[in-house]
Amino acid sequence: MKELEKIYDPKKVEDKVYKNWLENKYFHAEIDENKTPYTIVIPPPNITGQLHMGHALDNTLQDILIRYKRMQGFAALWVPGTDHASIATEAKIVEAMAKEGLTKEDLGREKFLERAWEWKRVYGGRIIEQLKKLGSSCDWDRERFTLDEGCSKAVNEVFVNLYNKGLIYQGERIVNWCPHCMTSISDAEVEFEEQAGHLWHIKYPIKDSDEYIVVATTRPETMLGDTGVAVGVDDERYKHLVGKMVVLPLTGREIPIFEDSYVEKEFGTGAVKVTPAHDPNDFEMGVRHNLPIIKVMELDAHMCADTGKYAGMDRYEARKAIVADLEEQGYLVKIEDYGHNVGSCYRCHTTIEPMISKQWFVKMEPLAKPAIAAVRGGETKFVPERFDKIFFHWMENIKDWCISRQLWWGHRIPAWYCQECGEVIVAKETPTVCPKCGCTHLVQDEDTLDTWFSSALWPFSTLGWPNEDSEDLKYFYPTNTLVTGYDIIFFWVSRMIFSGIEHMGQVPFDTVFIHGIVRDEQGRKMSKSLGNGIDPLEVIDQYGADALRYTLATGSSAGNDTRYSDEKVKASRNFNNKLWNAARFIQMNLDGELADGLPEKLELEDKWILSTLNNVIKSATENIEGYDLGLAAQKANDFIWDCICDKYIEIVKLRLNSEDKEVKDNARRVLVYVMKEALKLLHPFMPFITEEIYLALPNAEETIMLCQWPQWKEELVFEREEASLTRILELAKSIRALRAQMQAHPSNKTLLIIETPHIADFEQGIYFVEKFAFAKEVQLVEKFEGDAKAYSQVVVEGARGFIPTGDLVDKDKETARLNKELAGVEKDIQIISGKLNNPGFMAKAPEKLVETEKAKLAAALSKKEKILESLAALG
RNA sequence: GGGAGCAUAGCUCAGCUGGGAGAGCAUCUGCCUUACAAGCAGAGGGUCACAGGUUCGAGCCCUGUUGUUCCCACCA
Repeated sequence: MKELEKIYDPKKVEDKVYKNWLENKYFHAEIDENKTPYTIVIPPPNITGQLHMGHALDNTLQDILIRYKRMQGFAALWVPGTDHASIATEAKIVEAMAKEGLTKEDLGREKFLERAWEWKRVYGGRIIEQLKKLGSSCDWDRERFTLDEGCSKAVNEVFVNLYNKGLIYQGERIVNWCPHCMTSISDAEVEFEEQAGHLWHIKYPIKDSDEYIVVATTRPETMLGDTGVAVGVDDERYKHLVGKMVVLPLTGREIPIFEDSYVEKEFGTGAVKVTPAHDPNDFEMGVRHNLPIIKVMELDAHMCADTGKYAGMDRYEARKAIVADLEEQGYLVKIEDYGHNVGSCYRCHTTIEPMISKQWFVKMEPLAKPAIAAVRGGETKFVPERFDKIFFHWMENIKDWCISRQLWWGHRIPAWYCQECGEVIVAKETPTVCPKCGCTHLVQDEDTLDTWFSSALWPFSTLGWPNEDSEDLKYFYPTNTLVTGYDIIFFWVSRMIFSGIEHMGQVPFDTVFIHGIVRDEQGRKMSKSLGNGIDPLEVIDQYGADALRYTLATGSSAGNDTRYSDEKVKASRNFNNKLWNAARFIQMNLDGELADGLPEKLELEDKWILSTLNNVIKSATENIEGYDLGLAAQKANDFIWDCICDKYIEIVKLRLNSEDKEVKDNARRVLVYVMKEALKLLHPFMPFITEEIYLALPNAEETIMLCQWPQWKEELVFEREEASLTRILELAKSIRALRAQMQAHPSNKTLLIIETPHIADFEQGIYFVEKFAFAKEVQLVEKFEGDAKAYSQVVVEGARGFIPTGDLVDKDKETARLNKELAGVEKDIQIISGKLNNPGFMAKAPEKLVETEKAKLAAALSKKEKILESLAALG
């Protein structure tokens, strides 16, 4: 057995322990028909950068669950992997290339992809190393990547299936276009933020008339593409103009005025300019009224070549120029300040430009319906439950999903176009001839798929799908718990649910365990721009992974955000150290061989600690089952610190110092047993230190990781002993408080007389009462008969303690203290008797409660009497 | 415009299906008691945001109010 050092140094332990776990393949899950599978698939971190606190939290929670289940004997599989993160990674690479003065086009697709794969090798690898630092017990033999061969196969399979079912289609639609990333993005990828803007009121003259109609717009630059003016239905102000033509300023083009229910009469002027090519609502109106579509802006958000003097201007330049021209020509009526929501790209925050473009879409309604039904039917439940509302709301209002991206890093769309006849061929494998005209002139679609298209398949693509014979798939699917933040319910969770149902016929997981985000000390979101991010690796370096994990696990509850602070980690680190020193103490008190398990003969304190442990095991296990992970960890902490360290160790020190080998060994055996059980309870939360200590204890198995999770045991229930020892400790505590108040030095030991009807119980504890109450002698009596004046007293339920006053006590302070206690107990009596005298309470409260209240009242009354006696004695 | 969360000790947060308010940190007072000063023993500190309601009984359930955070939404 190796000796433990005085201060716990995680650096010396963590890497070594992790390496050992890896070498022994403890993380590897085998298919075992005698076991029940328990599966978690990791939310694959993006390969764009490195692990942040959010990852640390997410993976800590997953590791807690998987370690817990593994110890319970499940075939526990945690599938790890990374996400290619198409748009984000491509942006990073482009950025890096820009520093070399290169563009994507300079390099060409092939060379660009080479760079991307190199990026993946470097950064993907780094992320994995970081996950390992955290202690994640992933099955690394099953590591996957969203762009690896298997996942790509799954993507093609899904694309073709959905296409053949008519659930994927190509269409010329208005989409969210990011002029910086130069790609379309889905609705979910647009972030709206309130921006200060203006509402420009512009006169549009009516043809062949002196009249004009005033429209209000936030985007005057799009007016060049107006193909109509819409007014509200039955708007008296404009009724006479409906059907007439307007002469569009600056262009002279004639466009119609029409009614549409979309227009709110109260807003602006009640008249809306309609630009179908550059606004989604206008596009809809255009469809309804058969308006032509005039594109005035290119994909890079510069004005089209045919916009005359505005050609080539950037959209904001054009806005200025057009407003200036309108003003000069007398068309501008007024400018109002106006705050409105502007959509921006979730990756680069460039303002989105709605554009008409030919893209691929997934038809969502038929996929959403069964997903909603599955969650409603409880096949998948959210923890906390309230998140199902968010899911339902999104799913019920979902629009078709734009899945094509004008990017190179990603799954290329498996569609080919016949250059001869225009036929579109969608196939899993690259086709060689056109099935329609037989020519071989086929060109693949240039676009790639939304990165979330492949993540949506993650729970089954990682298990081998579309290979139906995959043993892993049969055994481990559906998975059990998905652990993720509420911020990606739309992006990911929803899409996995409908994908699992559609392609596997089963929901991908039974529980979605949602957590919040990790904020900084002031409650701000950690972000690059604020520079307030905290690197988990630095924290691990300083305090150890266990301390970080414990902090994150106890500091967060399901669905809620949490604040990170150094102070919290320090407190966790201190707990590590406390545990470590308790282990050192045990080790120092061992001496060679020790019989395994509990001894036959158990003392009062043994029964107390075992019974308490039993309760902790039961409730902590229930907490984990209910996803209250923080509570469970807290209970293990309290048990170790309060019960083992502060009380039990102090009590058994006396036995450990005994000359009698059997007395010693019995105490050692209980101590080792209790410590091992506590370590197991704590292991999912603090895997490293618990393993290190466990292995240093006698009769340890080869790893704590695979020990059986502690069980509640009928034969270790000792309620009477628990109550009895609790009473003894209470009395000692009161004596200590009394002494503290009197500022008695620990070396100033006194006689202690205990008056109690439970003499037999106290006798068993007498040997440590001395120690806890700084007594040089303890006497047990049924009735105190000394001179009360000469003693100071404490009163607890079921016992009274007397210590000689001597020089210890200041009479005034003592009187004040007793009076305070008296007031306390009188208040108790008042409250309790209030209840017992309340006919409603007596009639309706449960009988058991009434009994306890009666017992409490009796105890309080007796206590009051004793205090009064004590006060009388003081004179 | 809809919807949700949060509001408990100076700070950060627990409080499970309603039965006399808790922890950690911070503060104050004693202790280097031979595992641990990253520790030990004590102490102070809360009309559980506000107002109603249900109940024998409310931090917990219901209604409303205020403050705060977030999500969703096509008002140009």
